[in-house]
Amino acid sequence: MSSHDGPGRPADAELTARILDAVVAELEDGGYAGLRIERVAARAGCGKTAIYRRYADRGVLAAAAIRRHLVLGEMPDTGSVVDDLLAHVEQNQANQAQNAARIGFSSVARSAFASDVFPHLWESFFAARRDQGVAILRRGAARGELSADADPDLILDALAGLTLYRQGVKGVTIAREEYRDVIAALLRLPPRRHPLAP
Amino acid sequence: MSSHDGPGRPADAELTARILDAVVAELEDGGYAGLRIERVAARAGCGKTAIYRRYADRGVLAAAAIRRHLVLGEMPDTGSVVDDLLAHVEQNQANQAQNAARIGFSSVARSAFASDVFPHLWESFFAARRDQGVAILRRGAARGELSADADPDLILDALAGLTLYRQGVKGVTIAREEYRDVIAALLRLPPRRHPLAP
DNA sequence: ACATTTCCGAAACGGAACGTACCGTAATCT
DNA sequence: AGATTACGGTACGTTCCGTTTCGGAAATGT
Repeated sequence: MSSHDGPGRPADAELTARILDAVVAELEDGGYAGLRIERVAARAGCGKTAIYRRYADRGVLAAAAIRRHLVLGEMPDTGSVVDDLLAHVEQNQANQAQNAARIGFSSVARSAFASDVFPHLWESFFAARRDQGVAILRRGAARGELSADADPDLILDALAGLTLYRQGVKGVTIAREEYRDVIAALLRLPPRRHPLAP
Repeated sequence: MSSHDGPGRPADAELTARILDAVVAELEDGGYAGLRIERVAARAGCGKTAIYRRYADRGVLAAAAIRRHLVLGEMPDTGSVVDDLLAHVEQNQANQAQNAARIGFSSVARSAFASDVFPHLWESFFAARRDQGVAILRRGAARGELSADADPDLILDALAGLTLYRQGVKGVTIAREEYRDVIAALLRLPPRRHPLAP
């Protein structure tokens, strides 16, 4: 990106590393919304110039820093799709160290909107919707359509997550048939397990 | 919030409505990250004072405006959990008009991070991860562990959404048993349907 | 009628942070 | 040696926030 290999003083690779480390550190407290370039420069011990010469704006800066701590793991091959997919998704959490979980996929949503607006909307609206969902599941369980020990949180979070990801991130609407199929699949989830003390 | 019911001039209710409508309009183009108070004031034909007297900051302002266009629908009661849940989730989309879909649940993720950082991360990392996931599913289908016509996008989006919602929005980690159960449930999804022309 | 309280628009303000431009210096290539 | 580029530091101009002040008007209570 900044290795011109031409004449002139080459970019300090160690400084680049220091900058990206500083971004990660700043990202851990404050998230992306609280990321301040001058604070990154101060922590990295350099001027803002050195940062803007490498990265066009906050977006690519943060992306570069996060990207550095994300490791595309080995392709799992256990012989079972379930185990392969399990290993696949769990690489999100235990990616490099415990760092990645805090700054990588998690930070995607811990943005300005999520921290500023979502709490208020949750109080005034989404909480009531969640209650409706729980009531629906409880009623269905009473009719024997799903296990009485089914975990409402898991089912409803999976539905909310799909909606959030498709509509919010990808900007695609979800067809009714897709919704119906996913719902039917989630209702077949086994009963809630109790990994901790009851 | 601004109905003191005491002496003195009461707040202009029609102005409040004009402000919230202006917020919605501004939110439609630009999203939350591009929401400017002064532009809202200009569109509503009032001063910033009138806005800040009603709402403490951008967060509650945007939340109030969005909340106004979200309708907590009737509690569905079709007699079937699947249909009830289907009606439940579809109220997200066809909420008030088509407005809600653009400014409500969708805007939650179309925040600063999602628009600034996510595209870069997608290019440099998530795309490769998605390819791995597709490969895993394809291999499993070749072994007959799931239908060859299964929709990889739906399965992987549901998993990504669950992760995003739990870790990003709720800040909760997902237990391995939960992941395993959800994966198993999603693999039982019926084959991809073709609602449009093939 | 009058005082009080609150609203309203307009304007100016201090502060924070952005991203840019310039400086003199240091490092590297031809 | 000379050209070229990176570096830290500093100073900018800009944007936007959220606050404050001001003059005037509207609603309420006595």
